[in-house]
Amino acid sequence: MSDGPDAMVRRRRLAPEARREQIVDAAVCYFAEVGLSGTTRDLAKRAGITQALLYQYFRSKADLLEAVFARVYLDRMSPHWPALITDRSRPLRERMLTFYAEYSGAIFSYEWLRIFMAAGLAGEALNRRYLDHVRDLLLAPLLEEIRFAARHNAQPEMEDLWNLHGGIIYLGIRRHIYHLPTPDDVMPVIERAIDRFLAGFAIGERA
Amino acid sequence: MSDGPDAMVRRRRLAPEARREQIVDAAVCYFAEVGLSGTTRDLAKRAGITQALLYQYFRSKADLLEAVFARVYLDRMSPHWPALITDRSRPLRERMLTFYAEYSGAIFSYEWLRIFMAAGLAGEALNRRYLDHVRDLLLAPLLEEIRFAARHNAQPEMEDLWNLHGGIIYLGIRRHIYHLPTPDDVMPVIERAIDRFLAGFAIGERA
DNA sequence: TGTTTAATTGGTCAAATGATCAACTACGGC
DNA sequence: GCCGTAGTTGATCATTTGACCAATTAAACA
Repeated sequence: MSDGPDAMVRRRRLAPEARREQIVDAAVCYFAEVGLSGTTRDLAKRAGITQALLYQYFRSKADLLEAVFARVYLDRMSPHWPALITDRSRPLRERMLTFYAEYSGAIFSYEWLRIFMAAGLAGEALNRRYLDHVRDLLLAPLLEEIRFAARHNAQPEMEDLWNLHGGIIYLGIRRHIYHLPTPDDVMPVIERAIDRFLAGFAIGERA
Repeated sequence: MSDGPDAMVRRRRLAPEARREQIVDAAVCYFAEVGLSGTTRDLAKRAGITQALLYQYFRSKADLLEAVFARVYLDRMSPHWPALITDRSRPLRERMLTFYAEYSGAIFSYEWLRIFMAAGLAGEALNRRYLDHVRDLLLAPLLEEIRFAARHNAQPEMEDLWNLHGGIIYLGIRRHIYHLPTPDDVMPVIERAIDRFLAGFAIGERA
């Protein structure tokens, strides 16, 4: 057992902010991997600190999980998406492609998808709040845009948009929840799905 | 505290088969609701038996979970689906509608979706096996059928079919994992999705 | 460099949990 | 009606786990 100079993991005192960040980072990674019922001890071991220290920064495990949720969800929702979606100076197809490129880039991560799904199973209210947000601020405006573009044809309903959305999200679920092989680049698949969707409402036939 | 004659819950001896069935039934319901990390004590309480009795029928909790998985998955996959999908005496659209009506009827259940998702998060190999099954026995033949029907047009890829499939499954996920409101009757949504899909490959324009 | 502050730790407690076992009792056979 | 088999139970053990606390020590400051 040679303790090289680098192997020395002496106790390091960090600024509270930095330490807290480090704990939340490790917690996001840990709980995404093992599920929300992972133990504080294992988490501490992985974070390279003692279990007791967790309780210096969080009152309880539930409190820590709150921080994990906040970290995972916050700032994944770009504030410029609503404006992007409703910007009629750009073709609708282009807006949708840009939006879903950015959206999938934001949430197709191992941590996000697994923690989101685990939170859903655990009955966390956060899921519903997040998806209400998606519906009200993203899909509802998008529906309006599509309806406007298809104003002389069949009109899509919100459920049709959820269907498009779900087909795209399912790519991430297959990859990160089920560990199934998926294309490295998801955009071609998403692009074809969007084109089929728009064509289904006779949009973009000649424009 | 009156112990009415009906309130008497004396120990009842059941045939081993029946008891085992009863335990698995209760376990499916229980673990679907609270997740795979639910406790054997709570499960026993809900099943109306003592915790020790569980270990008369199952060597361990993992063993019991195996039985739960088997119960949930077995016989959800109708053996006539492959034949239905490849039956070219019927129009492709009709086959797809029939298949997805039966498929969604089979798996859009609280227990199935939640246990399947929990198993995915827990890294159970079962998920991958099941989805390989779906791909090889259902989606691959279906892809062949669609390609044949679209043989003079653009050809879909397997990823396009996963996209269609995912959009449909997402309905169940929204309902049972996220507890979001969804249409009581899912078939109209599914029907429109299938029609958009087929139209995207110029199928059914005149046939 | 000595002092102070608070970040960090090892140790510990109480409750929860998977698993086991001897004892009890319901049911079928005589 | 009695008996033996086996289904069922309460009690218990060994770990695990969330949470806490006094003691320790690294960093900031004079």
